[in-house]
Amino acid sequence: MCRALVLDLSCKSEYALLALVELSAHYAEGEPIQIRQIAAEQHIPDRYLEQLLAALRRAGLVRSQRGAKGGYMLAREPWKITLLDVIQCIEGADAQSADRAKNPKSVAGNVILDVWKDAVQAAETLLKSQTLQDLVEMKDARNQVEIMYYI
Amino acid sequence: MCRALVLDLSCKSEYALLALVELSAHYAEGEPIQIRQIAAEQHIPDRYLEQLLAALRRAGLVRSQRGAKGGYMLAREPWKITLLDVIQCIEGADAQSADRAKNPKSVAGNVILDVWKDAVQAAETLLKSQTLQDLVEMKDARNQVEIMYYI
DNA sequence: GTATATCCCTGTTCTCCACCGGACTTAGTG
DNA sequence: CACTAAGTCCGGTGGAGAACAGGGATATAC
Repeated sequence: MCRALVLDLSCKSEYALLALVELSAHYAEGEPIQIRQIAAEQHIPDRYLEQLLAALRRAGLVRSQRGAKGGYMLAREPWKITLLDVIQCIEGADAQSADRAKNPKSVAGNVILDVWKDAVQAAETLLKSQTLQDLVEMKDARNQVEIMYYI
Repeated sequence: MCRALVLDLSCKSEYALLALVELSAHYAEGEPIQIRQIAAEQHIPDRYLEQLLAALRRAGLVRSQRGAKGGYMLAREPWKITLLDVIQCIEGADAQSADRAKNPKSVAGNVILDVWKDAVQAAETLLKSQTLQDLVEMKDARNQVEIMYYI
């Protein structure tokens, strides 16, 4: 049977988020960024990152430009992309996980499922409230702190 | 690097919860219940359930009695076992998943990890507030509703 | 037309989940 | 005491997905 209602930060999601933070940081420049560059900056295997960006593109979160001087850029402003958008797109690629989660064969099963859904929704609400822009700002704030240690 | 913080209701956890609800419902009787009986009642493969109950026993959530007329019973009162207790014991069997989840190699990685931890904690707080006793009561309430439909 | 990118399709390795079987141990019953 | 009903321990299997790697096709700037 194997129903699964998963809330899980895998490498996959983390890689995707790192890449999108990188794209967000350079969003204002308006020029595409190459996979290689992102991979080097965030220490992600480039061949793997390519697949993740492809999924993000199909989901409409990023746009790509082929050919020389090509690369990737955000499809919309970084404050209009929530963390939930990213994770759902990456993790729920098959996406039927939620669909086939609906034949508990006992009353107890239904009760458990309901409680679990509440818990997942609590987490999702929090992830929905944070955008890529927020991540970039938090990152910059921490970098600032690190620099101050040098003075 | 791989895998940081997971919050996931798999078959495994669901089976365990179903079994514990069953044990909770018969807690007052004070007699052990057999694997076979639980498995039949909740439609769980018995050989698999055996392994789950073994894990719950090692975690101190249930007690077992061997031999004829043996079986399993809760180690403490059903209102003193939270859903988080169960899921952490089942899902975190390897348990190092949280331990080795802490060497993000960039500032961005740290920021992502922190936000994720907040989200997980939101869900855990909710799971911590519900006990096995609560599940049993919710189940009974629903059974009552079903009976009323027959009248 | 060549260098530089993405696009797409196909493995490969590895781990974990869900589950099965068999041998051993313990405890009640006659 | 033997028998039997239960849990306990050990291992194995099949499938799925995660985390990659390779190769060739395609599009674009210069």
